[in-house]
Amino acid sequence: MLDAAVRTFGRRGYRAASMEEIAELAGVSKPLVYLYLHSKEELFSACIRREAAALTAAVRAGAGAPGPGVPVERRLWEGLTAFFAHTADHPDGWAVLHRQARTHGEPFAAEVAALREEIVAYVTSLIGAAAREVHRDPGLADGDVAGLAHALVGAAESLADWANATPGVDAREAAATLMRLAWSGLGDLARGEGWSPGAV
Amino acid sequence: MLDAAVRTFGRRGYRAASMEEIAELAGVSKPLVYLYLHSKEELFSACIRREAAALTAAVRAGAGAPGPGVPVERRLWEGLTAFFAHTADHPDGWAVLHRQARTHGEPFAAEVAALREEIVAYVTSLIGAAAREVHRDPGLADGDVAGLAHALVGAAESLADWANATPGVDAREAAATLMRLAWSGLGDLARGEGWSPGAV
Amino acid sequence: MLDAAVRTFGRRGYRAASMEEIAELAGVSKPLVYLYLHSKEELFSACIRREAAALTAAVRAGAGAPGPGVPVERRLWEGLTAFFAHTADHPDGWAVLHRQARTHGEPFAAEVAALREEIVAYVTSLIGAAAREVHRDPGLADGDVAGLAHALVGAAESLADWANATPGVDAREAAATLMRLAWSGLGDLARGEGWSPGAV
Amino acid sequence: MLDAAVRTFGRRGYRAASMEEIAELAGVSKPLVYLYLHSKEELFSACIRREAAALTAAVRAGAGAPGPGVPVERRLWEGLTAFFAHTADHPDGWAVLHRQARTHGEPFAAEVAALREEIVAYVTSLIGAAAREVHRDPGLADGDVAGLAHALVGAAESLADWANATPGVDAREAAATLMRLAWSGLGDLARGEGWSPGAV
DNA sequence: AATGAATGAGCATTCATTCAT
DNA sequence: AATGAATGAATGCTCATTCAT
Repeated sequence: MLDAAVRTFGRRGYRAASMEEIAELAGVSKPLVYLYLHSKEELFSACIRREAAALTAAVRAGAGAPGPGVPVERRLWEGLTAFFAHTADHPDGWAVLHRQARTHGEPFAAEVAALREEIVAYVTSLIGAAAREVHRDPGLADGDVAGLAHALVGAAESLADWANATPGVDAREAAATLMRLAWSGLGDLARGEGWSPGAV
Repeated sequence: MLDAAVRTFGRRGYRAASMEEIAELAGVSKPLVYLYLHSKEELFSACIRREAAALTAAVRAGAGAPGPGVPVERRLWEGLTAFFAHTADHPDGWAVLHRQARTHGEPFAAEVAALREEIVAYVTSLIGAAAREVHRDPGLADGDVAGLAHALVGAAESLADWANATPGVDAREAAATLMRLAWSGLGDLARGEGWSPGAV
Repeated sequence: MLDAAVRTFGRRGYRAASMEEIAELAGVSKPLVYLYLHSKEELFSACIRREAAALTAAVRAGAGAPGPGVPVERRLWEGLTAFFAHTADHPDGWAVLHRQARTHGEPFAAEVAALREEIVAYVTSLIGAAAREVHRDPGLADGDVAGLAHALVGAAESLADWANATPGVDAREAAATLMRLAWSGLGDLARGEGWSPGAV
Repeated sequence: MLDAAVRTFGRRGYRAASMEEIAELAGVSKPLVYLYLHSKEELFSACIRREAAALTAAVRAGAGAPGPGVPVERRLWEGLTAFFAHTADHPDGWAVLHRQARTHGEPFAAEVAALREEIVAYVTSLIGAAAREVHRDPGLADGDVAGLAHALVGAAESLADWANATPGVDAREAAATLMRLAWSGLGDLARGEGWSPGAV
């Protein structure tokens, strides 16, 4: 039933999706949908939560647990690959999270913002760990890292759309593109040699 | 009248915005809106076009014209600053472009996709110019650059939202964050020294 | 201006015709139409009156004045021919009278009913005169004649539509058809030999 | 529900009738009307079809089946009586067919034109049968008969309105009027003695 | 004498939601 | 446990009509 909802919401959008269509696609009657998921809002929230959980689980599973012999570079790379693989495999869920949930008012925007913050926090911790690998006491302020994490997440989101729309670009390719763009800059920052506007 | 429409569409979304509300906010009657802007679809399209034009104009004006004494680094930095300044100054217009237009079906998605491609092409050309400054014959395939440009644009979009939502982060700060993340990696790529998955 | 109205009303119908379209077709502005013909209702009434007058004038002119040397048979025949010729030459006016005016409520139905009664009375007088030619004191009750006149008028209306829609049928042919159908019966009645249900 | 629609359409006309009024008269809510009859157009079409079927059924039932001992004169007379009785008993349905359907554009005009052609064909066949009763090989061209049938149908339509509007005129009286007018002429035609314009 | 500009009121249609069963 | 049947409320859109000029 949630499958049908995710598919319909992802393709039609929150407003354009009708409970009728969702119920029909799920092969049940409308009142049944209301029995389990008490309103359109709750149904959409449930979709968001399910897809958010699936996405974070996939990324965490990809990145793996921190450990002595596992460099952060590798964990980041694997996490990104898992992210792109998941979005490619669940285009409707990704559409719900990335496109629909953020555009239809507070109740949902908050839900997806929480997801985003969770991912940003995760990425932030990875960046911090990476920096500590390079330099015992890296000169990275918290505000700086938050911005970097947001930038990384946004870049990943955009690349996900691009990879899905571009034949021949798979998850590894997308992940490599993002690493090529950002890994070097992260290292500079950890060493305190990051770009600064002074030069220009 | 378009102002009212942009504001309403940006906050409510295409479907949830009613012509009634738009007209009321504009201080005119509904039929007048229809007299000038023929239908809800056309009205939304007009909003998209106006905001897209304003945004690209702001970015181009910020980046300035290419010239002998102007390093690309500086043009990129200024263009980004202009972008963040514009999105901060026009949050509803930015919401229409970034959030609403992409989520409400073909007619509008196509319109905003064209805008995005234009910006991506612009960024692509800047990256190419930057690479040529570093190395006469940089080893960057076209596909690589397209990916990089999409990543950069996505990072910028995400940072715009972050900057707008985070007190104390202004356009310069957001631009600096993106430069810090990406400039070093772009330089590596131009020199043929970019990150590669082989290591991990 | 009335021409434009008749044409539009005749083709679109009263409700579907918009004052905008009428004004545009007349080459003037809408307020001017309101200046001269103060509302849609009055405009439609004016159309009805004009077309009714034109039609009755044409029929009367065709039938000619009563006179010693003019048999009523001939006057009826010529009047019918004039009727069919007029309706063929003014299809929009005919549509206004025959189709539109009778279908859109009291104010107009009354107007066209008056026209119809006028024509019925005219035909009634012709039938009476014809009967008197055949028999000094014909046994025709007034009620009988009224019914006959209504039947004749209805037959003529229907034949007008048929003639207009059927290539190769002109006014004389339509008039001859009606005379063939009805002239004999009228003569019988005048002689007191009309059909009666007793037989069946 | 169709009853309410027929009544409203018959009295107000297609455009002036509102779905709201129809629903209210039917004692149900507007969405229910849409649930069963999908649109105003379909609803009107359904009315036309139902009333057309009822009318033709009544006429056919009245005229009865052809048979050896049944003269056509009688079948025509009975069919006409049935027609006038039906139109008197169903004034709104008759208004829908005779007045509204023909004035509101192609989809409906076509529907009622089909009905009319069916009736004209039926009358045509009766006329042919009557002629053959009178004369083995009657000299009636097809085009002639078509015109006669149209004239008869039009006369009947007009008499139906007249009978409904005139107190004291019932179905038998209306039918007799039409027979008196036309039966003699039909007989003449069958014998090849019909009226011709040569005389006048 | 003529109109550009504007609106109040109405209408077809849709959809989230609820009962009675 | 499940639904057929029904509706209140909202929305896009149109049009006869009127001023200010």
